[in-house]
Amino acid sequence: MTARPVTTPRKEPRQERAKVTVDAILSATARILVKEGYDRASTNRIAEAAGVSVGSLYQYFPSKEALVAALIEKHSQEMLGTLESRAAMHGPAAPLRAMVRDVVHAMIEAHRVDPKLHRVLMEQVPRVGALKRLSELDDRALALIRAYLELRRLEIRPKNLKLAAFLMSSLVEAVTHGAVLMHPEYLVDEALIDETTEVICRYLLE
Amino acid sequence: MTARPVTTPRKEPRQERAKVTVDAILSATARILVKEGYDRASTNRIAEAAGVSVGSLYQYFPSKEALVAALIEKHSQEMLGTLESRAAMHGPAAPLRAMVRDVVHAMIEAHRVDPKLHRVLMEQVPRVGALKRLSELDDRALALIRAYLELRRLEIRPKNLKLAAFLMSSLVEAVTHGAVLMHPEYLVDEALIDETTEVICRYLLE
DNA sequence: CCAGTATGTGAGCGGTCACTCGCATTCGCT
DNA sequence: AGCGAATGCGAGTGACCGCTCACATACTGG
Repeated sequence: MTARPVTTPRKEPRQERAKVTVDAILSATARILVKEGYDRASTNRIAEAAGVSVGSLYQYFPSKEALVAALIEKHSQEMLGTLESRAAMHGPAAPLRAMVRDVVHAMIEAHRVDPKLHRVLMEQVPRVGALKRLSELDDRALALIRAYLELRRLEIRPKNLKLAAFLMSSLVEAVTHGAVLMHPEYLVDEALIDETTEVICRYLLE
Repeated sequence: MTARPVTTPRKEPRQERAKVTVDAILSATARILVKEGYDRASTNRIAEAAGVSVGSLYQYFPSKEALVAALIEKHSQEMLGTLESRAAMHGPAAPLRAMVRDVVHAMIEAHRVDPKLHRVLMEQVPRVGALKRLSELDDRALALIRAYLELRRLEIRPKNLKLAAFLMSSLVEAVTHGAVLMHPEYLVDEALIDETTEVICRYLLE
């Protein structure tokens, strides 16, 4: 039974060249994960693709899992970031429909950047012990949605706002993932955004 | 470059004891996958858990991937089966809301049986080359939903029935998966079924 | 009861993998 | 210049993996 290595960084890069190394490792990890899949993405291969030695890799990441965990963290932060900035952009008085549409659009857009990477990362979430951290971020996203719904409580039909927030976030995630996986043609289709917005608004309003 | 082994069975079991062996292997695979995850579920371990030798395993499954593919096939068939039987149960004249609720309920129920296995299997879909076969089944499910919508065309608001079917199937899958993964407490909650039904009906009707 | 086939066995092969460690190089600082 | 710390290196290690094959055992039809 090998002691499970931890997924926190082993050492922070202090000099500039070390930061370059870390960046190279992370972006190589993303490249290799997309091209080879998790199993075939060996640390040796990643190091080679990054133009560094395995030893350097293990100076900054204590395990292969830590590498993937770092990528997951980064991407999730970005997702949450766009969600937060969109929410801030539309003030609390902005029309609900416009707000919803914009968030849906932003989410689909975020997935379009590198859908395959997003997929591989999501697949590894449970394996990598990022689950706790991830559902932390997920909870923040849910809380954000819920706070927004709370603000509009009077215009909104459903009473269980927690459940409503869960449904909405699930819906958006599902639609984008489903589109990426099974029907990429929808990704460039305005109709997908429109209809998803419609589903949500019809559920929320009246 | 090792030639990728195919995922179709190598040999059909002819005698009764062979069928028992195959069953033991499949159920052991499920058990080990859930307990250990894909990576640590080695064929040696699976064979041991099944009480057979590796050799026997490889008589019926040409590769580790074939094992997982067989499980994916079985589970997908079961899903599609329940969907089809529910659709048949309610005749074409049954109230739409009741029908939707029943399907949602059946899907959540189907996931409740062994959510962790379902998760592991879904994760392996791309790795295992089951994608084509899987999206075949997925297409059949979509076609089923769409045919139903077609039947009710006059009562239904959205015009793009294909997109509507995609949205609905994504929604149900997302909600069940999201509930399994992040919020198991919802799984035993009638409200989840009610609200999911509500989302769908509000989108479809009027 | 026997021949032939289906089924079952498990040691072992070739290979890959995650990861370590002793050492070389470069940097920051005085 | 010079020295300690930071960074980078990559051959090597032990473990495990998927899978094969030479062989043993159980069944089936005649």
